[in-house]
Amino acid sequence: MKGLTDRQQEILDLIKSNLENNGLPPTRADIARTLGFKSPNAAEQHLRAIEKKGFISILAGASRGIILNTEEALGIPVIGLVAAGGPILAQENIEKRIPQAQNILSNKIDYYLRVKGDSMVDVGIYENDLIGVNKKNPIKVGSIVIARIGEEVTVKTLESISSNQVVLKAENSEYSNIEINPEKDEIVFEGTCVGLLRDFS
Amino acid sequence: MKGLTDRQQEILDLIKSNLENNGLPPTRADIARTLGFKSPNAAEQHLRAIEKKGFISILAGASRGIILNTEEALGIPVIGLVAAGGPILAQENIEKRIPQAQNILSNKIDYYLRVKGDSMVDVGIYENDLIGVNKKNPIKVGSIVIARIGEEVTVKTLESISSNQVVLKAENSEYSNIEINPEKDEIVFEGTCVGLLRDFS
DNA sequence: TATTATACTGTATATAATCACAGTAATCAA
DNA sequence: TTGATTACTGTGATTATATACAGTATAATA
Repeated sequence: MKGLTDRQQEILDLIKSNLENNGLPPTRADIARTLGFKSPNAAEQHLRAIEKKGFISILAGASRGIILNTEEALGIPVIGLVAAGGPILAQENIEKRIPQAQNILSNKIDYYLRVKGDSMVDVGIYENDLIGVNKKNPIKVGSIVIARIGEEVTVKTLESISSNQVVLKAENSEYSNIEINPEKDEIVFEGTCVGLLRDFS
Repeated sequence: MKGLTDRQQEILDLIKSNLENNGLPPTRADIARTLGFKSPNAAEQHLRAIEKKGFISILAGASRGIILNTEEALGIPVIGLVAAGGPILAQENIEKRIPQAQNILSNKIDYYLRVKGDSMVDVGIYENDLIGVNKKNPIKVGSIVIARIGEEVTVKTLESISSNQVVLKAENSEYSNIEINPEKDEIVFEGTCVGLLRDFS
């Protein structure tokens, strides 16, 4: 899946905004009108290029037959157990996807992670809760971080961080802190916890 | 907004499923094909009837120009402070709406209620969390209920219930139980808590 | 009893929309 | 300097789609 050109991205954004605001995809003429093309064929050709790069599918013969293949349209992945070794977002870790509803939680969620264990109950994070993870947010002392230590993925509060010591705090008095020397052991911050979903059964 | 007939409901459901599965509204011919009509005009006339009753809007001249006006399409209401007196879902109580993402939480959510106070922290419900409320679920001992006592709306665990005594338990050792005699004081169960959303800032 | 609403078939047509073909022009890589 | 990619204009055929008009039939409502 190659990257889109600026113009193609503009058109993809237009399709998304059309879907969001009007509830249906635009026609070639709609696109041309909005972006100032004098020929609807300009839109047609952009759409074909975007389709070729895999971001949309075009239904032959159907009016407004533009289907998004973007991550947002597919839904946000929910990660259950993380298989040892690979990256968190590897296909085999994806339990399901849930439709992205922007603004359900106010922060950008890259994926949801199902909580195992009770090490964070004192901040109201329980086993089987789904925590919303943002990959880009800056990691700060005091925030709840998703960290990979060796092959284990864990959710803890970042207590302190320096070049030779990282302290992760479990929010449960029955657990003790985890102290890691990043010069000796591998620790990767996968993201920060920015939201939480819980189902009551 | 009058009620739909069975057939009209079927067509509205078809539109919804088309939007969900294909990402775009159906044409008259699509509807006729799916429901076995021999004339697309049957679909047309149903659509007009549904429009008249307010559940959809039809864009003149636009292909697939069917816009949902249903609660789900508008989004699930979020209730902040509940004004004294009126019903919880009164317009003035609606803080905002968040797009319905079915399956984000597995249970049906009629509205979200913003939590005030810390009376439920021991079950991981914190101030400012949004709890998902289902109005129809049966009220059972042990479930977390949304109750209106007089003019006050409260969230508590239902401890016990009989004709002359209802006991509501705060899940915080610093609070004591609330005991009500329904024969003397008014208590209305507005629903049960079936989900929870939390934003970390 | 007439009227209205529901639930269709069947035909027809204007127009909405896709999409192919033929160009122009600029940029970039081989 | 040839070819590929991007980014368009312009035209037009074909088909997809909305939608009007003319019916039939049934059930409920006034």
